[in-house]
Amino acid sequence: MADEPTLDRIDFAILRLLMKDAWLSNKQIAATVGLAPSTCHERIKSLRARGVLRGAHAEVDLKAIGFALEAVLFVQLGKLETEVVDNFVRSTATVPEVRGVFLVSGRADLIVHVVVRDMEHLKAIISEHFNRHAVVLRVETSVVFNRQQQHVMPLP
Amino acid sequence: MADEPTLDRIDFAILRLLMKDAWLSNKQIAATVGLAPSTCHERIKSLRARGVLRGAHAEVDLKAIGFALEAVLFVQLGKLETEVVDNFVRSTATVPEVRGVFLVSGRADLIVHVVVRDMEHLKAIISEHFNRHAVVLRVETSVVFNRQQQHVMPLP
DNA sequence: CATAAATCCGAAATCTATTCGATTGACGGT
DNA sequence: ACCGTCAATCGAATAGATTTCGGATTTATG
Repeated sequence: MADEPTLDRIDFAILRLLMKDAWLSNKQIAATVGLAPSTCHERIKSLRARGVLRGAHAEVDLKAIGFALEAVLFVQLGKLETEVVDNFVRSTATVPEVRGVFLVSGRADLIVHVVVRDMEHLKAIISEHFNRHAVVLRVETSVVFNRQQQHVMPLP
Repeated sequence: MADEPTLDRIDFAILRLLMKDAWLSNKQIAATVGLAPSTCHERIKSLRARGVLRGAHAEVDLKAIGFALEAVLFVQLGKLETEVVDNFVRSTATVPEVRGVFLVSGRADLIVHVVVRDMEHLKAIISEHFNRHAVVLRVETSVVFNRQQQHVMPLP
């Protein structure tokens, strides 16, 4: 099921460029990696078909659309039955204010990154979503002072 | 400094579409939101100029490029002098394997999401980057079993 | 209600994506 | 060493998109 696509130096170069800026034109990418536009286009199509390139997403200034507060929630779950946990994770991921859900080992079972308008909004989400499900034993909240996200390929 | 751009219903629709798929053509977006391509183009240009639209990034299957393990690091820092902390946060964000850095309130001071090849690689990063700086008091590591990220607008 | 400003449209011009046949080069089998 | 096969590459042609801009329409303002 998990293919092992063979990626060469040029594929990596293409992926690196698109991770930095998904709005680069095929022509620009081709010029940078040293291929003809048609060949580069075939490469990108192939990367998409093989599932290596999964899509692209615009980065939006959340403050500009009224979401000024971010928080990280550490959720401790009860009885860890796969069925129940998976359902709750899926349900959590569909909450619009949730940016990411991490199922992890360690002190917390779930780490949830949320973006909200204000403290009231945060309180509402915690009490209306998390404290409503029986699987949730406890929620610890951390306010995010500062965040930096990397959109580069993890290769030195 | 922080502008308060006035965004109408159509601007939100455009942003919502581009957050889901940054590869949508201007023509497609225009048709969906009910504008002429030229008008829609002007809107998008304006959103970019005002800093609401910050860019776009391709989503790459990290396993396909050899990064099979993800972890979340909870970093506790010592003496919280702005200067020293900021430098360390910046330095952490430039580590290629780091996907995101959150400066937070609560038990941990820093939450760091990393992607690595394997356990050895993880150990190397922790000992070579985190345990090398004097500001770091302690690092707690959580392995990520499962992750889901939302690329939708946080509006119901 | 009149004026100004912003928004919108449609057509033209420019540039790009996309397809396709032909060429090259690598590889394995004989 | 020879030949056949396959995959990758290119360049040119077509189809399609982006981008610009003058003028029309709508919206805000006094």
